[in-house]
Amino acid sequence: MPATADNPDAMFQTAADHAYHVIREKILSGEFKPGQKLSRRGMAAETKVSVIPVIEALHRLENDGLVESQPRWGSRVLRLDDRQVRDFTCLREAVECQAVRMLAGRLDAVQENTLRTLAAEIDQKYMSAREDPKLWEVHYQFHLNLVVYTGCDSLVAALKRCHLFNLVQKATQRAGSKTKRLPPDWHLRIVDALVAGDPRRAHDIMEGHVRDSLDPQDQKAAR
Amino acid sequence: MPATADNPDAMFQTAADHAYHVIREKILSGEFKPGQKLSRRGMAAETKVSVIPVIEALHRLENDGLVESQPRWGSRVLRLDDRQVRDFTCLREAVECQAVRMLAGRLDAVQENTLRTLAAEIDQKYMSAREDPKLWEVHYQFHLNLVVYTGCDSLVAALKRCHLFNLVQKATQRAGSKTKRLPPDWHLRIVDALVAGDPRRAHDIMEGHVRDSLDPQDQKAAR
DNA sequence: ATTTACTTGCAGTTATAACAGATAGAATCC
DNA sequence: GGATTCTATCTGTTATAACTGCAAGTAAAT
Repeated sequence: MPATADNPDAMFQTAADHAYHVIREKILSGEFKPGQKLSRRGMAAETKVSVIPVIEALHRLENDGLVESQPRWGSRVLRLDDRQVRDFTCLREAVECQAVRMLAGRLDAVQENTLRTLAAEIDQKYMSAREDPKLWEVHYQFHLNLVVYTGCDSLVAALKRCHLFNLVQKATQRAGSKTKRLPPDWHLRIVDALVAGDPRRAHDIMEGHVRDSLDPQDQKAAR
Repeated sequence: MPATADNPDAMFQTAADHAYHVIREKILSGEFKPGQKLSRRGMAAETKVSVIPVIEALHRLENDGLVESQPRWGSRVLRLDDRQVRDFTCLREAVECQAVRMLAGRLDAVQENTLRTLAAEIDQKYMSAREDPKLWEVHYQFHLNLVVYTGCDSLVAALKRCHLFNLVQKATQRAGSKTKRLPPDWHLRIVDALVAGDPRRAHDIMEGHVRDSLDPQDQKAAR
């Protein structure tokens, strides 16, 4: 199904792209709930394409970490349990701590400036009373940039997986349970530690940061 | 193509499994060289299955990290360049350092015993004059167990990707260029540090270990 | 000789249809 | 009534064949 005038959603190149984006959007919007079975024919009907592009789309989603499959059984939306929360927290800690160790004392001027601007915006938004929907977007931008600056694609890919998991979590679970108080320089201190240049100190600060950013009920699950 | 008597290789359940294992083996054996184009019809002819299971197989290989694809272009065997070496070294350092930080002071008796046995075997094999082909197998077992003991599947998956990359490297590049001298307790000291229980010290030892295990020419590439 | 247009073949993409395994419900037998 | 078996249907799996875009090679025209 190439792009046609009567199907504006199909502006993507291939039918597989179309199915991929449709299914992904329905997962991230919460319409497809975690653990739900995604049958190939069902998805084909849902996305108005044939089975084969659906298979391709499901594979890409599995590669993204949004769906999990078993041979001879099918695919389902990624399940969210305590084990997964702990799992992705470990991975995020591994990736981000590695990133700050690599970057300590190596940021160039523009990188430092970018991070500092983002950190200031996050900390300010976080301290303000009302919820800013852009907060988590900027927050992700900050952490993503941090890892991108390492130049290590594997680390970036791993962090993106963690982020997708968080998106699924936010899409399905309780909204706005965050009453935890965090220091006003929650993110700026990370930038300061990076500029200071001591990898161990930067590591310690980031490690604490990642563990602090867990919701209290998840913190217990993470041990 | 289900399993048939005249095709013992097809003992796997599905045709996609068959194609997956055949292509994977040819990559790991060096028959398909890094960067080589893998056309779908070509692979179909090579594995005696149709195009669709080949697509499935290529996707799984891409998920493993052995193959990289571009839309509307096709798939190729993972390329090996200095950037990739540096990339996977970073990832491995991130994963293994995280693992020892998590495990420091938390190993149970059987885990400690298993690791200590493997470490002793590695160090002894490494010090012996002649090359033991099982050395790298045991070496991988040691590091894999270490990460498995964290109970974090994401870390395990990441380490497996690094290992696959190493296998491709070994399959294609120079063999036996390792004349570097390493301390005789190269691995036992890791176990000792884990048992001692200080996460920072375990981290430092593992960090040095990962960086030491690079070939000298790659060490320059890793900066 | 160079450039341009056409042809041809290859590779990715996808629809259709048929095959196979699993599951649930009904029917049958003890 | 309970257990077993049989069947209907759903779903994963795959072969075939056709469509599309791209690139290289060739022939013709300037």
